[in-house]
Amino acid sequence: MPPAEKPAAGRTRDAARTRAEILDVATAEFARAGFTGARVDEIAARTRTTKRMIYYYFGSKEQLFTAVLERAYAVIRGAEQDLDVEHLDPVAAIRRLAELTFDHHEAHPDFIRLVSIENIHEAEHIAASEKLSRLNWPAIDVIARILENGRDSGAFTADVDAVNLHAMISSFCFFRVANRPTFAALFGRDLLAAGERERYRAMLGDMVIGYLTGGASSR
Amino acid sequence: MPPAEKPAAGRTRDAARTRAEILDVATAEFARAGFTGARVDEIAARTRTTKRMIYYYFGSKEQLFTAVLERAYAVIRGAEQDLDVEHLDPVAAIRRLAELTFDHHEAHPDFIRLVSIENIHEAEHIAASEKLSRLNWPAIDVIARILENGRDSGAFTADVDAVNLHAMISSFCFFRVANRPTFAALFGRDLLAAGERERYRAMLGDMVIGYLTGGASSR
DNA sequence: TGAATAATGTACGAACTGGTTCGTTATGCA
DNA sequence: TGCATAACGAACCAGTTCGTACATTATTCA
Repeated sequence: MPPAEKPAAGRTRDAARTRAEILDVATAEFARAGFTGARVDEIAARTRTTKRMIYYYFGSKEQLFTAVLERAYAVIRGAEQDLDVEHLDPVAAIRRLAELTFDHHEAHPDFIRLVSIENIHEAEHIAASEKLSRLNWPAIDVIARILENGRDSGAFTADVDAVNLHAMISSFCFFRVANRPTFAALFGRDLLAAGERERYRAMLGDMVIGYLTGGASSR
Repeated sequence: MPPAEKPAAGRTRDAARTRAEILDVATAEFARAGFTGARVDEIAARTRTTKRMIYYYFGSKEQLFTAVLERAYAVIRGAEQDLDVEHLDPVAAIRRLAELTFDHHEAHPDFIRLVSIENIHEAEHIAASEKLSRLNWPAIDVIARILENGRDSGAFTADVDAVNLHAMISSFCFFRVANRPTFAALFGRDLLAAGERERYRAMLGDMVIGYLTGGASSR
């Protein structure tokens, strides 16, 4: 997506460009059909290069999928990075953060599909990637600090840690995108309908704030 | 699982038994490897019958998967059926219903995987099944009645309908099972750890009740 | 300029996979 | 008892799929 990586090395013989193009196409193909369903020949065909290059750069279908995952995660980590919500009051900060997650999931359905696929495969590619098995904590750290502020000020009463709150927020956002097809087929409701977007967004925020501030009665 | 379907017709030549056995093995295989990843030969091998029988009874891999889905949904619908929570007060009833969903998802990880897989395939098998595209509303109806009671009594303040509340409850339960591998790989936390089970169960209940009863501030 | 090497394309093959053909055996019923 | 038919099995096939061997062209740097 950036205009040009290098000073445009000729036009043919551009390694970085070929590599990136393969990754783009592979992302779409894996998201479309799953790991086993994806066809290497199909990826090659939609590239302006050949299957040979895929193996030249990535070695195997498996490693290609891992590279796709790595890049996809890198993108979202970038987005999570530049949210400065710590100047807001805790309640507003958490709501803002939830909305950011909401927006991001909605904007990147392919990423959600890749994660679903990776879960089917027991996260073995993530486990095999050094890049991915570390660096995922910045988002968690932000939550942790907001949570601490909120507890100090007395606004938050619930007993959660940052990782579990992250799970709660993600679950709603993830479900909405990942389970859209079956939910629509079973209940006739499109969770991604444009007209209902604000409703779900508010629902998420109310849910999280309700949980954090609620007196959680009757148990 | 029932002792015998028919008066045990001989031992060989038992159509119902063969059919059921194929479905059992197919469920496990599809859940393990996804639709495309599942191997018909592998299913046949783990059965005491042959691949020929799979095509004899089900016609195609696709129809077999549909049959697997149909049976899996039938099982959970059965469980949802016999919950009588309408005599409880609305708050307790919703919490009970959420816990039931929680328990059920946890107890049937294969079902969750099948649904994930079906979502990757855009729910095309559900759409193609007459059985599945109807009958899924009993659970929704129960929620709707509880919701009405709660709103009448003033206990519930949130403006949701039954389908969306169902989505909220499901999202948390579903995520916990479906995303366990990636979540563990990225954050080192096992969402299904036995020791934390009660924590998550309470978290879900508090979340839903907090949402329904909370004054949802700051927006 | 002239290698050394990075990048690329073509054609191919071995293994696998969903699905079928052909034939056999048990079973219920007249 | 005998026959129609449901239930079953072994071998096979055509198409596909990941991956590679071999050949070629551009680029870089001494």
